[in-house]
Amino acid sequence: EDKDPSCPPEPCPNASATQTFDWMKVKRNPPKTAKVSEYGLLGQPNTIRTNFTTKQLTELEKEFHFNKYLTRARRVEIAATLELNETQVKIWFQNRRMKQKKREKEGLAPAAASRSAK
Amino acid sequence: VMILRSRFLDARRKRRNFSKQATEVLNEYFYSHLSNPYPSEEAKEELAKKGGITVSQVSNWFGNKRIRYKKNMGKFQEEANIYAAKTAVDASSVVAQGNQAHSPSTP
DNA sequence: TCTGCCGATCAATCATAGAC
DNA sequence: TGTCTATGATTGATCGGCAG
Repeated sequence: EDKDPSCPPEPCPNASATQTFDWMKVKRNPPKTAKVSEYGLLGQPNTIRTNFTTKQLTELEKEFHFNKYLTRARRVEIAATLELNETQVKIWFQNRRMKQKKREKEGLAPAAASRSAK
Repeated sequence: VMILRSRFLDARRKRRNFSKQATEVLNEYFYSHLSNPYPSEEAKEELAKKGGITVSQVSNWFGNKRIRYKKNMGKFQEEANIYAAKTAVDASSVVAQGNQAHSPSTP
């Protein structure tokens, strides 16, 4: 897995070109979307990005237009209906709200840009 | 197969490469701040203006650049040297300095 | 102390532009 | 004309900080 083209063992003593800063070493923990139920063991949990189906996305989108924020009860309902974790539903709404905000911002920026004379 | 990944062939379709000018500005910042290539919101706006792109595009560019750079540092060495020579200002030792604004352009 | 949200970012992937 | 690489955008999920 590890591929260190530069200097594998020790820190590069002679940084001829560029050094390796901390941000280059940042590693994210794998998703814990584990769904204990299936794949008993061996089956690596969901160490990968979940791909929501079109149906799930359609339902989530519908719910979002109805309510930007979910109540605990509603979240449980949706999660059960769409066969997703409560966390996944929670995160989806969170990301969706950010997306909404970003779009509104982008949509107004152009108009404001042309408005500011220089 | 399938999975109807076609996703309505949503956005990200007709992609436009950035202008030489934009890429130049972005790379200059990236390599002159290689120790911490995380521009502040203000810096992003500045870069966006200079490159003629949006702030979101600046964010996307840095996100992609950082990931791809660390994924294969060797592949960017040459590019790094080019921009390193092109700029002098570096902050390999500086720590979060509230650099006084250059008072960009007059609003 | 614990949970949800925000803002920023990561990391994998999509789809296209460009090189060959 | 088809294949491989470079690159901008999208997005499920993580990280740190803040509020209740």
